[in-house]
Amino acid sequence: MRWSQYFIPTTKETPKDATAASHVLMLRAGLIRQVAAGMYTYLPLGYRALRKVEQIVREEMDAAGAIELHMPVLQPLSLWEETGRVEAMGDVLLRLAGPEGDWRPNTVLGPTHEEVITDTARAYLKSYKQLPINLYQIQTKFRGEARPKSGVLRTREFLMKDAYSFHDSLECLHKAYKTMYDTYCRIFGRCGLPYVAVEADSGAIGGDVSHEFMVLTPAGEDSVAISESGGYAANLERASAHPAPPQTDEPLPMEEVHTPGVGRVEDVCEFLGTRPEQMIKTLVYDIKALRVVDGKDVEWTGWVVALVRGDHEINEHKLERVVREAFDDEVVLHFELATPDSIEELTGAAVGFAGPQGLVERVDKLIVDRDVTTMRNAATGANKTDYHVRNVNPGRDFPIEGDKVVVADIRMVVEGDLAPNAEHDPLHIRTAIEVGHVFELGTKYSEAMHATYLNRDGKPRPLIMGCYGIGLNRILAAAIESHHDDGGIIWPMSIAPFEVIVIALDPRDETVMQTASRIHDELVNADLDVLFDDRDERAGFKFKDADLIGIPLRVIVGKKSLAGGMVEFCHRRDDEKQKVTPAEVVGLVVKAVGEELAGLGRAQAHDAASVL
RNA sequence: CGGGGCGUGGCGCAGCCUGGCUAGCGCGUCUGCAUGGGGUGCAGAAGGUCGCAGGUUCAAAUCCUGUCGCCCCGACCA
Repeated sequence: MRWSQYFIPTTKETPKDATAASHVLMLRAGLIRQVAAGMYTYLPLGYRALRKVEQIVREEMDAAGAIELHMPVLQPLSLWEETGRVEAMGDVLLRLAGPEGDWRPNTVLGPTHEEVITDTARAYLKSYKQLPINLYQIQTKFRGEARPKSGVLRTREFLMKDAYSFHDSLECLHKAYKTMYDTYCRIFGRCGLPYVAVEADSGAIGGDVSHEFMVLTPAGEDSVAISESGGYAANLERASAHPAPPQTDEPLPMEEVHTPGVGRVEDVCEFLGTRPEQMIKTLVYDIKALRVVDGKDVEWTGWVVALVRGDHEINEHKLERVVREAFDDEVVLHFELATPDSIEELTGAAVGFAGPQGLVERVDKLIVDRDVTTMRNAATGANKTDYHVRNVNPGRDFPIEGDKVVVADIRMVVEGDLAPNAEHDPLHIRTAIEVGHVFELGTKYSEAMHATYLNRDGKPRPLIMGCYGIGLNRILAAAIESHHDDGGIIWPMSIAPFEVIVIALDPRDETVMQTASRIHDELVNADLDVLFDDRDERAGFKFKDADLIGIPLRVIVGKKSLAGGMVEFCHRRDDEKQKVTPAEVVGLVVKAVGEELAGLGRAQAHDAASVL
């Protein structure tokens, strides 16, 4: 491809609205153009890279035995009503506007395709003999994101590979899950991403087992905890740490202290001369739920109190999980940090003076963080405005067992905590981009949508499902986040829009142009993706552009070298120029491309520590 | 949705506070000449409803009101 005949609108200046490195470079290198918030045009260079990612994903999915199909973006609202996800998705689910009674208000733009695939499955997958099967598509998704950000990292329209597997047993699901997990490792490895697979929360999609594939970068929106050895890696939403060692001090008598106007943990510490890790934070939550009494739904409201150490933060994802489990046979409608009025009503004290003593009778659940149960002589609120107590001891001054008490891990892991299964393996917390997510869904969708097959005994059973997603646009952004320098992008060979760029430095020199042109043609004949910078520009300008768009290999044809019968060959990543003859350069390029692709293809599931 | 910031030729910005001349500057674009190994120099030129609507005023990019859009932080998020 001749640059002069192509369309690569590069810019020298940094676009004002971009902050993330990948966003800046994608704009500057002419890969994308923003059309509106969260909506982007992929310009030719960007689209080439995106298609390469797509092709890698397709090859690996096919190799794993998954079968490609194509589902509609337009979906009937009724399918979403079947699974109750119209409410669960909220504003994320985009609905068409139109007069009442028209088809439009009953149509949505698909944010994901569990409902549509399950609808297909229930129509055709009627026998265990058809199972297992894994169906996938590469399809545009639409989501009403409240706040698109960081270029293509979070958009309202994006390209996703979504796969759905169907099984007649959990064992079979586990097997498929493992296959997809390994396939994802191959895909991200081939794309040149320094990724890490972490244990994940399954969120609104549902299900139990789940892993996310993360690429560590400051531009990411997720936080992950990774142990130094790489033996443990989890999304911060679900990460847990080794329990704190039990304290062994002799319990002292509980003592009330007047602490006028001192409510915050730090202030109390200063006032009492203690440290946050010797305090107990008492957090009050309002809960509203439905319970079935005499066959009728009865709505009730109450309180849940959660205790964590003063130096710890509550992890609301974990807490909510524990709460839902604790109220297993009820439907939790509302669960939120209590209002000041509600806290006062429960504790009889102003906010900031709550303590666990004597509360258990008045609340519906007392949830005690594991690390609180082993504290000795702690300080906490006295349930009396302007008073705290010290020498509070779990088990003595408030219960850590019983009907209403749940002891669980509900705190946020912090930098330096030890990994849950190791004594000497500190955790590091990093931000990351989620590029893929695999779930074991189970029967959530098949039950809701009555998607059943007949087993060997001729009995109808709900299909057991797994689902597996990859954000293709994010792969591009993550690759750039991971591979760039001050000058621009440094593409991994596998997803580079072109594998090699031939630069004619003196385009008005006939010999230069002929040589460069011949090398270009030969490289094209060798089946490589070649960009030929034949523009009538000065050398520096072309070098800067080449750096910016980040084509991995570079052949430089200039008057000076050519006078000695040589051209130059170098890699974008190190810029170490090698003088070779025009005759041998083609072979060198072909070899370098092959080696680099092979290297990426060998990229294995590496351990998490390698990305720290 | 809450908080903050910003809308001025294709891009990046100044001017606005304190209203007033022909709305400036850099990049890019076009023409010519020179230059030709790391975003080249000189000369000339084209290109702007100052986001939009209303108001105040003799006069609005500038002041006021409303509205739309974009970015950042937070909430939310398969």
